Order: sequence, then C-alpha cells, then structure tokens
Amino acid sequence: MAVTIKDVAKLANVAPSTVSRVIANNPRISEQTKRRVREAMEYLGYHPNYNARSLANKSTQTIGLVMPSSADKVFQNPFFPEVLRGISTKAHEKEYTLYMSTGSKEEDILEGVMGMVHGRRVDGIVMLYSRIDDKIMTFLQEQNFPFTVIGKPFALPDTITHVDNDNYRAAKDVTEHFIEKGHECIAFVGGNLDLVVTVDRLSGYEKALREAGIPHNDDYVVHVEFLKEGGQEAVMELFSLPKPPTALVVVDDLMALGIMSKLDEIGLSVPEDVSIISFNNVMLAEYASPPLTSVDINIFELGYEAVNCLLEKIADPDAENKRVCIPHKVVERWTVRTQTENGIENVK
Amino acid sequence: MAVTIKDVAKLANVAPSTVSRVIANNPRISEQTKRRVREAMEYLGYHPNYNARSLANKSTQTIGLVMPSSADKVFQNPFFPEVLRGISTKAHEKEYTLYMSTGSKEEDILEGVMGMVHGRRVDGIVMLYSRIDDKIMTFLQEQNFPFTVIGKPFALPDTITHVDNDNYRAAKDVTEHFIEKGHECIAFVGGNLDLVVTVDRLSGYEKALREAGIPHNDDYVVHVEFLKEGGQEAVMELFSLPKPPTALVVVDDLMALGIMSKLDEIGLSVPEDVSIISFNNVMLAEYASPPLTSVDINIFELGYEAVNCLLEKIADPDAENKRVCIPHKVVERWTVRTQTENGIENVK
DNA sequence: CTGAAAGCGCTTACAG
DNA sequence: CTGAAAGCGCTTACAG
Repeated sequence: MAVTIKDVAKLANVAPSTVSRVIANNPRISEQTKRRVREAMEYLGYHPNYNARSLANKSTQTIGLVMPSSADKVFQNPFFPEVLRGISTKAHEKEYTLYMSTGSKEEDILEGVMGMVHGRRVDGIVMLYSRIDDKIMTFLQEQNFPFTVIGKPFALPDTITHVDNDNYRAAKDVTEHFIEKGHECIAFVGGNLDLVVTVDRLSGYEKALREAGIPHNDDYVVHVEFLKEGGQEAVMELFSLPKPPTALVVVDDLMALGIMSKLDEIGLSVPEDVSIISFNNVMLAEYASPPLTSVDINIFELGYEAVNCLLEKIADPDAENKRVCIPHKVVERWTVRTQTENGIENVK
Repeated sequence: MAVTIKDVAKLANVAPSTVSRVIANNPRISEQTKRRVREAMEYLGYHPNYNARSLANKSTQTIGLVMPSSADKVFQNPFFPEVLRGISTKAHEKEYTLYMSTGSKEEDILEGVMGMVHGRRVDGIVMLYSRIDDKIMTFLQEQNFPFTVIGKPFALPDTITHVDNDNYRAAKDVTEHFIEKGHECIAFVGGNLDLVVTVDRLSGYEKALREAGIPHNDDYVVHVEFLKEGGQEAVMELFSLPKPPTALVVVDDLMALGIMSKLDEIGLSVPEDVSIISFNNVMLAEYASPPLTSVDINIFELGYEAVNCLLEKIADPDAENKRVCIPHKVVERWTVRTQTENGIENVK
C-alpha cells in the first residue's frame, strides 16, 4: 500500500496528528519537528490521500463545472476553451482542481450534478451558460449549494451570484453604431431563445431602433441555432425578403462566418452589400475574410471572475449575492461600411 | 448533517452493512429488505458520500484528463471540444466522472497530475495529446499508473496503450492524391515538431514524394505553430520562393484557414493557384470559402476509444498494452484541382 | 508544543 | 440472508 501518515509518524517519531499538523503547516509545531517530519515525508515519498482528507474535513478543494450538453452545437463554440482557460487559471492560483459534468441529455447532466453535490465531490459549482428555466440551476438553488453562473440567470438574477457582460448595452451600442453609419435596414440574427444572452441582446437591439425612431420589422429578427449552419439559414430568410437588410447584428462570430460564406455563395459581398458586427471576438474573427468587426466580451475574464466569486461564496456562504459585469469593447475590423443612398462611400 | 447510511439503517431496521449491500445491489440480500431499505433511502433523501466510498474501496470512478497547457495555442483548437465529447460520452456510459488538469506551465500541470495519482483522486488518466519527451507521460509510466494516450507515444509506443490514427498513411494518401492530380511542387506545412502527429505526417509526406521520384525540397517543408497565425507565416515563406508550390499538405484545418486568408490577401486563389488539403475535418472546414478538402480523423472516436481502453486497463492492469487505430477518410470538397502544364483544367 | 482518541461515511471479510 | 467489527487515511477538539 501507499505510504500513509502513520508511516511518516513512526519514522519521525511523532504522533500521526503531529504529521497532519505539519502538513497543514500549523504554527504551533516547532520548526525542529517540522523539519524532522518533512524529512521523513520526503524520504518515504509521502503524499496525502485526498479522499481521506475530504472525508475528515468536509472540503474537497475542487469545483464542479457544468457545461452545456456535449451533444449541443454550442459545445463546439470556441467560447468554451476560452472560458475554461479563465476558470482553470483562477482555480490553479487558489489550488483548486476541476471536476467536469458529463452526459448529453439535460437529465443526465442533472443527475451528474446531483452526484457532485450530494456525493460531496465538489465545494461549489460554476455553470458555464445560462438558459431560461434551467433545471440544474433550479436544483442548485433549492439545495442552497454554493454556485456561480456565467451569464445572467433569467429568473431572480439578484438571488444568484453571476458574472456577465452588459449584453443589453453591447447590442445597443452595436445597433447604434450601424445607425450612425446611416443604416436603417438592420437585422438581428439571434441564437437559441432559451439562452438568456440572446434575449438580452435582442432587447438592446430593439431599444436602439426605438430610440432612433426606426420602426421595428419582425422580418428582420431571425433566430437560429448558434454556429455556422444557423448563419446560412439566416441568410436564406433575410435575403429573400423584398427589402433585405443592409446591416446585420449577429449574436455569435461563428454564425457570422456561416453568414459570410453563404453571402459569398449568393453573390453578395461584405461589407459592400451588407455590413456585419458579431459577438465574442473569438480568435477566428480576426482571420475571416474580410476580418470581422466583433464585440470582445472578454471571455477569459468571465471564467476567471466566475471562480473568483465562487471561492468567495464558498468562504462565506451567507455573503450577499452579487453580479459582476465584465466590460465589452467593439473591435473594429472590416465588415462595416457607411451606408449612403446609393452605393459605397467608405469602408471602415 | 447530511443523511448517512446509518440513518437509513435505523429507519429500515437493518445494519449499516446491509444498506451498503443494497446500494451495491448485492444479490444475497432478499428482495424484501432491499425494498424496505430503498424506501427508507427514498424517504430520507439519502445519497452516498463518494469520498467515504472511495476511501473504503479504493476506487474513485473518475478519470483524469491531461490537457495541453491552457496557455498553449493548441488548446484553442476545436479538436479538444470534440475529443472531450467522445471522452465524456464513454465515461458517462460507464458511470465514470471526469477530472481535469489545470495550470499553464508544464511544471504546474505535472504537479497537478502527481496530485491526481498520489492523492488517489482518479482511477486512471487519459492524455489528450502526445508530444516528444513529455515529462507527464514519463511520470505516469514510472508510476505504472493506468493511463492511455490519444496520439502516438514517441518513445516505446509498445509500452503504452494508445489510440491514434495512422497519420503516416494519411499524409501519404494525401500527398499521393496531389501527385495523381499532376502536382509536383507540393509543400508540407507542419505544426510544432514536438507533437508526434507532426512527425508522423511529415514522414508520410516524404515517403510519398520519394516513391514518386519527386526530389525532396527543404524549402517546401515549413513548421509553424498550429493554428491560424502560423498559416500566415507559412504563406510568407513559401510564396516568396522562386518557385512556389502548387499544392499544400497542411497539418491542421485552422492553419489552412489562416493560409487561405493570407493567400487571398496576396492575390492568389484556392484552388486555382494553389490546392490545399488539411487535417481534422473540424466543423469549420466545411464553411470555409471555398470549403476545405480535409482528412477526417474521427476525433470523437479517438476520445471514445481512449477511455474505453483506459477502462479495460483499469479492470486488468496486467493486460497487454495495445494500440488502437482509428480510421481516417479524406473528405473531398473544393480546395484541390488538377494541375496541368498551364492553367486550370478542372476543379475537384 | 504534542499526543491519544474519536470521528468522517463508507465497505468488506468474517461469522453465523 | 444479515450483522458486528475493523479498517480506509486523514483531521480536530480535548488534554496536558
């Protein structure tokens, strides 16, 4: 069997409890015995058994991650590696480790999450997405288990600590940007309406139009599954309209790529015929042709802060729930042009 | 405190050991008491504590994942969500859960892995990449800890169970495909030479050339970091050559996208001026303009099989190490054309 | 500053 | 078919 605290204790001529204390670096142990014990640990190649530790002190030093269903198209979005990077970074800093949900149906994932919390496998959970009426979120809240969500919880956002962008504001900015450039036929291509981020961005878009006195046109709002296939559908719908839009607010970079590829196919060019701004500013945006103007939502930061908040919550479960807002910034590249009565004026 | 096996035992009027047995569905317990115990569990809302269980029976039902450094560009490759999907699927089937490495320097990751194995946090590990002289792989092997790698271990591949494509063959196929189409100036754009996959594909490429009697040209082999930036560098190098290539074997789809975008910039068109075949057949390949001809390496399957093998290994640690080879298939789209003395013949 | 003891919540021979 | 007991490897009051 592996070497245990007892073996170390014996060799160092102390009690197991003393060994435990030097592991915890308890200040009440003399430097001398600490040294002796440490030598023994070194010599024997001792490593603590985390299961035993967790069982004894009721803390696991690990946080659970709830991803969207791996069957879901969203899962493929480069958003996830990037949030993961943020999450992983903060977790590593604080010496927490990561536990991942599995399963491809919501039921299965929920079961897994129940296992995490009831089985005491994790100290807290971060949800990497936020959708309306999510059973997992509901469960976590019922259990009063420490958790944090990336995105805005739809119901009772004040009850749940979350980190999000101001997606309403961001979409409004983007839409206003188009308006300033002279566009009036501005369409919104949204993703799954279950995703809170979609509804927030849609309201921002609508608000900007209203403020500018541009009548809302139902035909200009289309919702498709995230990702590229969706982009293509969107093009079919929008550009068979009698009066197609000249500018597109697209909720996701990948979708925008899909749109651009389809546009190309039907002989329309970006930005000459249609301008596009999308969201996320994923690496790919820069390498599209032409490079995509996109809203950088600081994905890394979203992940980083989400575990930061979670850790605070674990340390003090009764602390007030908070909302942290990660700033966004539109990164201008080459998919927006000024709209004039007839034809190209300049490309910006 | 949470409800434990003792509470259930008391309510059901049996010994804790009996409860434990009905949880394990031990056939020696009568159906009657099983029912009684289950009712008690249901009534009390009992859930087993996994830490206690793991401690007692020395098995965690979880597998550890070693990802490349999150700081590494490779991490962003859509390859990873897709392997993860395969991994997650098989793990879920067998009721295993997933544990993830964190950290961005190799040192840190190694430390994390040491924690996993020594701390008995996982029953086995799958490495999601394979690079030359990898400390983590060496460690795992020294410890004789059950693990499996996706890709081919560089040293002593017979000693380590792994699942891989026949990358040598695949690259050879692709190169021969170009040769059949009349190309002679065929370049190879590889990734990081530390990655075993790069060296395998390079040899396949070289072999095909040799067999066809095409002299090897050092200038036609360039290595850059995976992903898009790399693609752009590659273009600069290759197309400032006195005699630039007419066909490109590109080791990764994203890199190919970068290449295409750069080619576009300098006024060369695909496939008219240069043909491209890349690897992975990631979703994006289909939506490039023009859609990329790419080698589908069955990423999902790689992940799925990797955990399958791992589970076998955990069940029988002394079983022979094996290599499973996942088939590949080139998916023809629109980036390859037949090369003639002068100009376009047909696009295929 | 250190030790003896109890306990964390399970599982698993051993007995009957 | 079921129970009593020991044990998995730690931690943490309690005492001194």
